[in-house]
Amino acid sequence: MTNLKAAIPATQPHLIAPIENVPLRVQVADRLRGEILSGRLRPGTGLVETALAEQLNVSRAPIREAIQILENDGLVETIAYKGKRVKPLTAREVAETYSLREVFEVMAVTRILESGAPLDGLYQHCDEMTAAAKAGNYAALVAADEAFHHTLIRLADHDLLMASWRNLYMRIHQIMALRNRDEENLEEIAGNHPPIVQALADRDAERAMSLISEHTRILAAFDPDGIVQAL
Amino acid sequence: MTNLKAAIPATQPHLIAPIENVPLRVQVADRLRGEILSGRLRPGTGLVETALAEQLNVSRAPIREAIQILENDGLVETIAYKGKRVKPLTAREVAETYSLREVFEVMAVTRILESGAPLDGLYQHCDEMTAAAKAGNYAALVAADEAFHHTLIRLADHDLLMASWRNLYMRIHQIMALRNRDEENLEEIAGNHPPIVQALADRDAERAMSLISEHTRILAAFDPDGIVQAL
DNA sequence: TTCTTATGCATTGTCGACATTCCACAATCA
DNA sequence: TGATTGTGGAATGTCGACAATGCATAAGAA
Repeated sequence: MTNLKAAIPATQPHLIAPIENVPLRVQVADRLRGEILSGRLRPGTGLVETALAEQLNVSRAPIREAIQILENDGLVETIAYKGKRVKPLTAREVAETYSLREVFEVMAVTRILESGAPLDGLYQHCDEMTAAAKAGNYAALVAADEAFHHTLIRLADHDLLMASWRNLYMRIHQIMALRNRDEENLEEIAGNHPPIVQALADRDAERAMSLISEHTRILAAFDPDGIVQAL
Repeated sequence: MTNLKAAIPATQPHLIAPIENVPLRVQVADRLRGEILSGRLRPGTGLVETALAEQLNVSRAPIREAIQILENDGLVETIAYKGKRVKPLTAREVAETYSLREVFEVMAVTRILESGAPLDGLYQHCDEMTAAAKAGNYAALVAADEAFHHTLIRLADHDLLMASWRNLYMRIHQIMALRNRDEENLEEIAGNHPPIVQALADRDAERAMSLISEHTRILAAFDPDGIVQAL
């Protein structure tokens, strides 16, 4: 990891595009979160404050606060006076994550149908997913998938649901990054989404919810072996 | 607030019951959380690190970390270089809190009926609520109500659901504390619960879920005026 | 007066140093 | 040998001081 503070000179004059004044703890947290969610920092990896402070060239205070942010994201766990590490994933936690996501998305579908919100964006993200699947581009598929579900939740117009979903989806992001991507059928994943949109367009709550449930459960069942690490 | 560190002498010999070594940040966070959830620290109240540090006789570091914990609990918000305060409650947030709680509890009911878990404890908490309602003891009613719903969630055997529910219920706790308790019909609240247990005992998912929904919506509608504070 | 600019204050952000704790491992004794 | 005790290192926990920021308010010019 490269220096963080170097990017923000101490006495910078007001430029055209004034650099957002982001606290170091947030920069550090975003960076570490990215490392974890991308799978580069695997579950179980120890996080030593002094080492990180030296690597990132900041003091321990913002490191500590950043790690605490990640702890509250559920990505890191602390054992007092002993150490901090990337939270190991258990099979149970993976299953619970997906089952909760299912409930969130069913709630979103219910609210969307109740409010009659327009389905803007969903079609577009479906197309993106299909294209990514055909191109065999895993990263693009994941991004489009996230955009699709993010839009679905956004249409539910429920801030708390959105916040909870985002928190949950971080773990899903991590799980997907840790999976062996070769084992997944990209076309199938992409193909699961258009029927959901169609059911929403038809105002068919039952069908939409059952499709969502089925889709979620298929993804959850994709956990063959490697992800879960013993404590 | 009284001194925190005074309760834990620096060089205390090992006694029979060695005092749990709880980090100061956790002690501070628990204390402030209690103040907020009980309504003694009202939404909008400013939290100044230096003042708290002096009051509690600790340095600013644990205060900062404690406030960050509360921030991640959704109870406090920070504006960089400006200040921190107890997060104001909006009418929308109150409504969203209850609607999400409804979804959580419906999920719990579904899982309980699927797994056939025994309904231990629910009957007892119902009795406690009835007794508290008859005695006009609002605090006891709230405690029994929380115990009831906590048990309901616990029976669902879903750690992530439990964690999400606890986080959500904190806000409900706060809302209930801020309400004018005289306006509530204690007997009605207590009376809402036994039918839910009965429906569970009858394995009647539809009835249980609709009772839960109704109960939640009645509580949510209880927000007549006072709670929400303008920014 | 009225708008602009500067300056002081309150608050949070960051830092380096020291204190505390836990764990592992060696040293000691029965 | 086996258990107990002590000691050292590694990590987090806490502290006090200083830096950076934003806002309000006062000072000054048109």
